[in-house]
Amino acid sequence: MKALKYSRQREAIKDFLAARTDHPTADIIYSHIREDFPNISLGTVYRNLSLLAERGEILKLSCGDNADHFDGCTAPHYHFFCRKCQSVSDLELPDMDIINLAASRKFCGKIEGHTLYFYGICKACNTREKLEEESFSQTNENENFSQNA
Amino acid sequence: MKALKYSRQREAIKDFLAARTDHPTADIIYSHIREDFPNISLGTVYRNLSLLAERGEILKLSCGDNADHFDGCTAPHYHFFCRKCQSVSDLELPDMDIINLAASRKFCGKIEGHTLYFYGICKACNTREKLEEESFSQTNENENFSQNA
DNA sequence: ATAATAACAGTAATTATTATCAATTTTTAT
DNA sequence: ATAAAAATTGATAATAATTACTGTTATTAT
Repeated sequence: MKALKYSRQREAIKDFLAARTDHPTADIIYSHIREDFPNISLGTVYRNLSLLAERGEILKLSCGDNADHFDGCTAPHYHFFCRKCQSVSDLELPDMDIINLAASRKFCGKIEGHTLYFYGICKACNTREKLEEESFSQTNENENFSQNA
Repeated sequence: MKALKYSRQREAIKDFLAARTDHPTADIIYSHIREDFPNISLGTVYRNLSLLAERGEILKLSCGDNADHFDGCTAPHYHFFCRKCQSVSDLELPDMDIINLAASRKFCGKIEGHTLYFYGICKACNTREKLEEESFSQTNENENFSQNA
């Protein structure tokens, strides 16, 4: 694999991702990089994200919300996708290669790895949901009180 | 969830998927259903695939090759994605909900499930690869022989 | 049988992403 | 330091997958 020629834009994209713990999409990255490089084009962002992912310097995450997300941290870990706010968060679990073994026993072919995403409700949405339930049941209590009165 | 009004097109799509073990994309499904319904439109295929998936009558698979695949079998099992021929095959492994438990211990939020895809080289591509290697080394032997002669 | 409405075909619009290309930036060789 | 070579860029066009819109047709309930 041939070395890449340096570019300020690519460096900025890499630094930007390294400084975040969320997992922005290409257009989010674009809108932020634009603050430092007002003339950068979206194509440049896409091209560099692909190059960096290809070389394993960042991770490309396809979690099924049909927009790729990118992760500046390449240490092995998994991801969680919130079905309410669509956010992607890290889940610090070591690589479970035992999963590959289980699959190998059932499959005729070469299993090289797996992609695993968890889904559900993130902490923030969970808290918000509970608050809404509370205020909803309070409303109901008031309604009942009015009817009874 | 309201009941759906019957439609021959939707029935045909469901039957088509039930009869296959591969996991076709919307446009593949479209091209086949067209043999029986020459006037069906691609939008109808997409709409019905979404409806059926929403109701759990089929599965929508997003395996990162940016075209959704569909599976007529909803019994719990996993999938394998061949990075060579991009085919998606079934992997009859029971649902490993132990994975969710491991994740729950490391995550503040509600984990409802996971999506897990295996990747590597499928049986067919693996065989083909070996054949090519063989014929390649034979070619080399011949070349060496010519040079030595 | 008829009215209400869900689903349809056809088509336009949207969204994410990739490709093209002349101009610029970075690297290499002098 | 300078010029030639090569990679990268910005701008824009093109593609691919999917969704939205609209007038017509099929299904269901009365």
